Amino acid sequence: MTVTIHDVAKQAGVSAITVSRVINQNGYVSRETERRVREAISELNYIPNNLAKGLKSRKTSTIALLVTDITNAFWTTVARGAEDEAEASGLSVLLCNTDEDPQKENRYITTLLKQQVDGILIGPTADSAAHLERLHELGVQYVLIDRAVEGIQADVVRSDSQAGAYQMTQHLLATGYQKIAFIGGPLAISTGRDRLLGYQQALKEKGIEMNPAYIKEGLFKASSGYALTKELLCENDRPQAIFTGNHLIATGVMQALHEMSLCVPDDIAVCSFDDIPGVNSFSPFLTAVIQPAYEIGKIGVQLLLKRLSGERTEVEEFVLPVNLLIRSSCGCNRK
Amino acid sequence: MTVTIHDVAKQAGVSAITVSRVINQNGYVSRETERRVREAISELNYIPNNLAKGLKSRKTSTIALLVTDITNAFWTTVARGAEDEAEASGLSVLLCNTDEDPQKENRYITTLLKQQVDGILIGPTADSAAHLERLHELGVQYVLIDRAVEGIQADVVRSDSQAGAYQMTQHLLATGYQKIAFIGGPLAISTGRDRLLGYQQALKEKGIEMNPAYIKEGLFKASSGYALTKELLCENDRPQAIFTGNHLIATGVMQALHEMSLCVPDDIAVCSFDDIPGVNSFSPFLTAVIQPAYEIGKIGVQLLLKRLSGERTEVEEFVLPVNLLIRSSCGCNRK
DNA sequence: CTGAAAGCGCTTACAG
DNA sequence: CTGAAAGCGCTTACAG
Repeated sequence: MTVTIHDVAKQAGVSAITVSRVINQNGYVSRETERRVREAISELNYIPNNLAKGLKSRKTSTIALLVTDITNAFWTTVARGAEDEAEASGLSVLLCNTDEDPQKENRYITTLLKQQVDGILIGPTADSAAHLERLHELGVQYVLIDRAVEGIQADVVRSDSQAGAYQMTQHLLATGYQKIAFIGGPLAISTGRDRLLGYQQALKEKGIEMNPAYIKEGLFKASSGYALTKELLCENDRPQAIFTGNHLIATGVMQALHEMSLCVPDDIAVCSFDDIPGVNSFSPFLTAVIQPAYEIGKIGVQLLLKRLSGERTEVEEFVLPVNLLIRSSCGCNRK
Repeated sequence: MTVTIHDVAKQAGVSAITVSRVINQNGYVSRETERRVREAISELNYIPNNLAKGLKSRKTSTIALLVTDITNAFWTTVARGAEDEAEASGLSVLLCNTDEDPQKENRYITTLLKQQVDGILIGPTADSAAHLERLHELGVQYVLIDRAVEGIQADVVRSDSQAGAYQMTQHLLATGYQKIAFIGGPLAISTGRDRLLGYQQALKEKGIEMNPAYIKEGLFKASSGYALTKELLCENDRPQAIFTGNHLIATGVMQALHEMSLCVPDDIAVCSFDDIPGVNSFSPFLTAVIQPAYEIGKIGVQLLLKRLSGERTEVEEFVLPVNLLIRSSCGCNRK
């Protein structure tokens, strides 16, 4: 019932291998033979079986992208960048959402290995080192996206979180805020660490005393921003500004402030890493550190391709610059 | 170099087929044999090759989900529902973003057929009928998600767009708005049509004359909402409220209103289909028709599975009810 | 409960 | 420029 390469070969009066040559555009085929083969393919509605192809050739032309949060616009933008670049090279991308869960990540990796993907782009979770070593042992090529992993020597494409956080904090200080709180992501994740470091660096440079109560470690989630803001504002000495580790946290912060009838930025300023999608349409308009998410995905695929082709053997780290998008917040979120 | 089923068989002192039985948990294997096989698998770090498995068994335990916009939270939520349900059944989901582009959709379908997916969940674009007929001819199982396609008899899982739009318009009318504009999605897409129909139905029932200038057809994108709002407000007779076809359009509407220094809801009310992610944290807070996106993905997979198992042969249409989430908007987006 | 043989649909060397 | 043979790593009947 299924149309195979042999059916096409028979119809075109050639051998299967010649059909294969036409499909894959390798080897020599005469113009006339090629025409006949193409005609047969189209007449029979032939669809090559990639399982058979991959089984023999040991290449599937498929790569995977593991993102840690599919609902986060940063990651969907990374995915678009990766997909566009991959498509241009004739590769398919399998998009997998690990939800920051190392076990889910490990399950996905196993599934992907069974599927014989050629390589993997990984936005690692807080506990990926063991999985990555396993990949290394198996000789599977991968590139880390957005986050470095301690103790793992591998290609990384990420943005300069520390510099971004440093600039943002500097901006807040220059604007006149002295008491700045930081609600960030897990310190087990490099972006969580680097953003905290940038914040601390800027305060230190200005000789501002670090208030430990102003530093909160959470998850990269709105619920975390919400809970930690409530915690933060229970303190006697309230901060004048809150800098958040990503836009999801910022969303939770805004919600908490709203419930506490605190106005942004009149009562307290808020700024974040990553833009809140559609935020330009609403007020207040948060100043944000903008990451080149699309580029990160794109460069990630480029790196992986070069590695797959053997064009590159040394480990590389791409650290892309970020942009501070300063907005004079003008709204009030008071009830 | 690669560890195959024969290596495991040799190590365990059994035949390959016995190893296969252990892995797939079918056929009879004695306790002791199974133990030895599992030991060998673990010792050799054996990873089964799904290409070979699928080639012979003609089943890949893989399904695909085509979404039309990966940056739209509605679709990522559908994807999560689909993924969770699929995982529970031991299926993998390939997530593909068609970007509302019929050609991209067609390319993806071809790639997926080559990959021998067992079935496809499709959020169809404005021009999918031909691709769907092709799938039908090839005997490929699929389920339509979110949108029906005219002239195509296939399983559909969608929410009740018309009822939702009807209720929303009724609510606006009951609140006192008489001049209500509608900025929706393409009429070539069923959700675009149904939402317009619901709006018109509510106006008609109240005996309100339809103002053609108040009805705008666009894309399900912010840029569309933005441009059409500007167009809409050029009219002499300005509407008192704008009802949008989805949250992305609403975002563009808000941006345009902001630029025109119009206050929401004091100068003009805005409401939409789908919630804007994180909107609760900002003002104004839009009243919205909430769709059971997660359920849609989940039920889509269930339907597909029943069809794949041959448990179901008749075409079914699931129309899920929606919820009107009424918020008393309290903010002002004036500059 | 276990296994030998055949074959899924391709591509890889190797010939010519 | 074209093809016959072998094999990728599994599973499917069929035996026993």
